[in-house]
Amino acid sequence: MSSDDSFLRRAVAVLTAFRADDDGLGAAELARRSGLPKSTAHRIALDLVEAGLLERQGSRVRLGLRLFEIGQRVPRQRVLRDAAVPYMSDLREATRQTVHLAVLEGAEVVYVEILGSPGGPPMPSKVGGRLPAHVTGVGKAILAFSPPEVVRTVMDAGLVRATGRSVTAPGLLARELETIRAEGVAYDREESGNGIVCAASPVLGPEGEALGALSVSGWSTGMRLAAVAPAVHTAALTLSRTLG
Amino acid sequence: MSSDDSFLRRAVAVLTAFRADDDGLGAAELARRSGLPKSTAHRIALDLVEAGLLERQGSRVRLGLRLFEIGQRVPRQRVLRDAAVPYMSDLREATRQTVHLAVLEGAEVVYVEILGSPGGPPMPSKVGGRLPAHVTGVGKAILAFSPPEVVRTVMDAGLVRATGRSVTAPGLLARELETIRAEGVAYDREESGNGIVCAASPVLGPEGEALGALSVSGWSTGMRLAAVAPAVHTAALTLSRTLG
DNA sequence: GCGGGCGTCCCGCACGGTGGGACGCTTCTC
DNA sequence: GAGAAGCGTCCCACCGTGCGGGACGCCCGC
Repeated sequence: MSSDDSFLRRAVAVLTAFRADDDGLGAAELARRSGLPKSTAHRIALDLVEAGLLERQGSRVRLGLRLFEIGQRVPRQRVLRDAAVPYMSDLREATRQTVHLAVLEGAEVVYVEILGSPGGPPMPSKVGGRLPAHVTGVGKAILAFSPPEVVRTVMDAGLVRATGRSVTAPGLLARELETIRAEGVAYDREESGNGIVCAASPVLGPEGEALGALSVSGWSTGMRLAAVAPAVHTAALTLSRTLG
Repeated sequence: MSSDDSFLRRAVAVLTAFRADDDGLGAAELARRSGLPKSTAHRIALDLVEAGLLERQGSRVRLGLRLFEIGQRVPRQRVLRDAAVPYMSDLREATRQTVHLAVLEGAEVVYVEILGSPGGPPMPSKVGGRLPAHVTGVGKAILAFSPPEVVRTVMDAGLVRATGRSVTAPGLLARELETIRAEGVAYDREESGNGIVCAASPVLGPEGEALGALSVSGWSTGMRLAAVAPAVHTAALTLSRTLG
């Protein structure tokens, strides 16, 4: 984070200084978060406004709508999302639970689309948000069908704990990934959040590479994993075929 | 478009060279679309890769997932979308038609969320996409509750035609906006796309300013505007109240 | 009334962006 | 199979512009 060189890195540091539920930020706060000198952060913010990426609101500044428009064109999420949404909709209809679509980025998953269900548990996941791959169903489903160096990246990043049941031992995770590879379904039994369970299945591309994963999540007391697992698996297989 | 000054404007020109359904672009194509010299476009693209906004795929380059993450944090769409989705879902359930949520940006509307309906018509709208405000129901709904200078911006931009029924006369549009202001509902009778009709209602903030609009759209032959209008109006009023 | 934090702006120095052009490569066409 | 046309990549001498410490006036809370 701190003070990188190149103009663009600094500009990106200002953009990424905005967190998930910030509205407008001032120059001082921007400087603090980006690690840039105050006058530099301020000048870059004004440049970003002029470039159309940030918007002014009074003396503060916030992320501009143009960034949203550009973000919707990102191929990694767009092609997957457009193809997946109908199947996700069916999956929610059939299971009456919350449906997730996510992709892997480094050692974390990024949620691309979420179809919520009324009465479902509050999820730690948000569209555009990140969670460590190894504590989520979607993450483990993707990892099980990814090359060894990708799995290595995750383990090297450190298997941090989210709940008391999170898998934090590398050997244990490796064995679980083998089981997932054999079954085609990954499970999360209160490993990402207390009281929340989830069944996930990978979305595979033409060459068998993992593009992302689908999952169904709900209360541990109100959802039977054995019942939803075949549904998720089927939806993921069908979706994978349509991408071929 | 062509060759603006400042580094950031050039970088943004490269980012906006990517269109809605592009995947990867090469250096020459990037230079052509951004109006930059080839070697400049190429170098900036490499800088953007290093900054994490673009991703390499072979010798080509595409929009990176980080842009999607940042885009999801943009307040103008996030707060509106998060508050609106439950009501949009109810609206689709009740009407069995396609539901739109959009905001105004300059002389155009930007679609923030779309809940499609099976069997519905193919829409010219996409999430993150733009359409001229005056040819859409959501656009007219927002304009009717916006200050005069905003309406002026739209008229000055030129009232281009989308279909044979699009409103292109400034006086006619002004009169229609008055009717909308009185009724609280705007209509689009095949003005944006042939065979497509739509009823829309504005989402208003605490001071009565238009933050965006909700709409319900469907085939002109399969949807009765008089039946869906009260539903959209009610949903928009309820949503407006929750934002207060 | 006072102090701390804020947004804003200035300005001389030096550093890094600029882009025409060259190079080697692939892909068609004749 | 020769040629042309397009591509991605890289170099380098010039010069424009980003840099940030510091100063200023302001608003707020103690």
